[in-house]
Amino acid sequence: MRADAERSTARILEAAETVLADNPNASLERIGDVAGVARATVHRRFASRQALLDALSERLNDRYLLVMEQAKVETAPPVIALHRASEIVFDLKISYRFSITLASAPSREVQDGLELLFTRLQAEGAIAVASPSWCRRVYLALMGEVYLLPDDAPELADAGGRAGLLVKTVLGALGGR
Amino acid sequence: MRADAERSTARILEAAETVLADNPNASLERIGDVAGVARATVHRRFASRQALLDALSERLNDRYLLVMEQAKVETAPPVIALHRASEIVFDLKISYRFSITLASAPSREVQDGLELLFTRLQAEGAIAVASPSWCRRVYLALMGEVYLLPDDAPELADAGGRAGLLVKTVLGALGGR
DNA sequence: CTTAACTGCAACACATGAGTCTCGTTTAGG
DNA sequence: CCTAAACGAGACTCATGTGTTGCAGTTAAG
Repeated sequence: MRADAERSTARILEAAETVLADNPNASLERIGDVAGVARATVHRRFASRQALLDALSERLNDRYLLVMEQAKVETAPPVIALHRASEIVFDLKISYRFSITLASAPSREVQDGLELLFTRLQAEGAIAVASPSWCRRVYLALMGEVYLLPDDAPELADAGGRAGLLVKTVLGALGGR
Repeated sequence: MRADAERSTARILEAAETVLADNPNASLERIGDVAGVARATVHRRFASRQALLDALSERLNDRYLLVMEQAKVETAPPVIALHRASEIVFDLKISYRFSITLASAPSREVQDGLELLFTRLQAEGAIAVASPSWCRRVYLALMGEVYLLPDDAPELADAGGRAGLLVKTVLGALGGR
């Protein structure tokens, strides 16, 4: 593939991410506009709307997998890993709303990583015993809320940023002392 | 308005509630089908799709206001009120997803009622100090998750039902001891 | 019973978005 | 410099959903 084609693909994906985060029903026309590309080009790179959505899901999922790795979810002290993972996600400015709005739920792999993390938190006594899937759901729901908080919210200052607030809140929610 | 017309309106609203909860982009045709009514009749009762959505929002809001009243949010011991309100909402089987999926956020009145409740919880020391709007957001987010839990989830048994789990989780999340 | 209201059905017009194609122009890269 | 690849622009088909209308049949209510 030629270099400019590759650039177009990247710009389309990026535009799709922001546009669809704002409105999951946005047209390909709109996505093309934001990407600075004709609608025909969107169709050239992605055979159908669904294909674009799939590519977007995969892209997001790859990022999440990278996050899990960077946060050392399997080896670092679990509270630290939880904080780190949260921090990275917020830094990535990943359009979180996209990943929940679309049917693109986190992949099995990402879910398993998260659930392992919560299992380790239980073993350490940082949270009460509960099914890992419930922990994961609570974590993601609270992440969504923290993500939407305005930058100047007092809670953020108190807890030392979004990651701090999220960790504090989720540990409390899951019965941590 | 004739009695059968009133019945139709009610059936349309009910169908819209369930159908749109499942898919916010469902067509009026689909809603009419579920209501057992021709699409034309939907248009006769509601001038436009937006008018139907507005009516639905108002309907939901009225129910929420009633819940606040029944739970004695302003006078009962706040933890009790929180539990009661949660219980009633779950009992109503209100399609919670609708009220968040659609732009139909809770009305100012309902929000104020909730925030008053959390202010009272703070005064009692049941939760840590935080902005009432943050408390409200956390509560509603967790309500959404509890709502989606399958009936046989172990967390539900442990906490004594959905309302119990929600109260326990939200109090913990907001720093309750 | 009688009538006015309600309904179902079918036919419209209209808008929007997906997907395809052509053609003339620009650009990357050997 | 030359060519194949990529692009923009525009026209087109097709599908779906909204909103409207007319009409014949049904039902509520005085």
